[in-house]
Amino acid sequence: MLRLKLTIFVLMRFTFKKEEKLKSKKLIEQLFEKGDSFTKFPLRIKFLKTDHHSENVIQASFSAPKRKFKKAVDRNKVKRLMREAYRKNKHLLTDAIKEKHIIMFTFTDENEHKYVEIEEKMIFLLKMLIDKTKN
RNA sequence: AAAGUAGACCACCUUAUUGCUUCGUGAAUUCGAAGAGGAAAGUCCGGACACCAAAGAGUAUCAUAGCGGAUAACAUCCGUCCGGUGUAAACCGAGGACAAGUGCAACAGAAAGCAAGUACAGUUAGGCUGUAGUGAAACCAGGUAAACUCUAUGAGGUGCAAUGCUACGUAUAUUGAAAUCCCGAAAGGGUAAGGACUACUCGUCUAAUUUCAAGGGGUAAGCAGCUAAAGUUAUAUAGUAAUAUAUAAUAUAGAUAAAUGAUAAGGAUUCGCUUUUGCGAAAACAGAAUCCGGCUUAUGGUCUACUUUUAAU
RNA sequence: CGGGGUGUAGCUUAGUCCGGUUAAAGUGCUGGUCUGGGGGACCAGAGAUCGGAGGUUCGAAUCCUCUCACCCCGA
Repeated sequence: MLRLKLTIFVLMRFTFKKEEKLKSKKLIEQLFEKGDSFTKFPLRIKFLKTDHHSENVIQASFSAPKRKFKKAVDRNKVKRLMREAYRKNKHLLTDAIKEKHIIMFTFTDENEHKYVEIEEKMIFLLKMLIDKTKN
């Protein structure tokens, strides 16, 4: 009942608050050491099933490498676009996955992409992630 | 009209839907308010602030350099002299001293120092004087200080990852090395080897534990510092000006794997096509991180004043 | 946020402190000789406006200022 309520709420309001953000340095280190990853150009996803302390099921984070984007403006923009795409489509994950996970998205191309394209790829990635966690 | 010089201003706007951060209200997933820059950048100067015991003296080191002023301070700004660049408007200048000492000077040249000396001319016994030639510089108190140095002035060091508090953590753990004075029963007093304060010296503090080295683990969390400030604008007065004083108005970013976004519609600007209507495209440089004053670099556009050239009157 | 370092032939380095006449070396490259050919050895040659732009100086890879790129360190 509670879960159903939560799901309805998430469907109705596409939020992405501070608490859902992956911020712990230790968890991130763990993620990069042990996490699995796969790519759908230009996005790359890295995920790991761990027992973090947050109330939310999934903690997510976004990164744009400094080598590809030299200017801080561009890095910010790419991260914002990715975050927006995730925010709108994360209900796919929260419906399907029950165990706690941490996720990191990385942008792999050097050029900027339009929002529509990023959202398309994001949906594809999230569906793929769901399949993998089931197996 | 073209080219140039100087200065000032702007940095797309509005609405809707939907998110993020902070604050207030509230007790919930609500309502309201606010939310990047002229350079936020480079970190090149100068401060504020914090800690280092007190923030002291000298030396070393570093910086600055006509003269006068402004300022919290500065390598900034204003005025002015001199020198240089440019037809000009205007711009640029580390612009003190080689008459204290030391060093350096390729090639050329007789000679780049403290000792020598070429050619010619004048006078001619010698010598002296002048000129020529080489060179960036040639006998003159030579050139060179973005060479050492000297003179004057200034600067203690480290930086918000400063610093304080809370939580977690057997936590001044453990191991090794060094030092561990004198009086006294004790309390306490004296001294300062060692240690601390900084690169060194002086000076100061410190005596029952202290210092140095090795080294495993935990958290890498929260709060304060944290944003109202040498602020901006207007007027008046003083001053050539920078600026100062007075009065009035205006004041609201504070994130921390790091908020300030996405989508849609309309309008304005510029460019291209087109007779117009219209259609299509573009919109620079760039993202706060303790806060201010500058400098430097990147960069789209508008306006004003001035200079030169050409054309017309 | 703060602090420090490096840019020189295609590559790896000298020279920079203390300015000087034609920027040195190894390796790689090109050509030739030795060999039937290859490898190898030997001989010869090309290749740099010293990361970029200004300044000081008679003269700058070297001194000074600004700037670009890359790298390292710091609770």
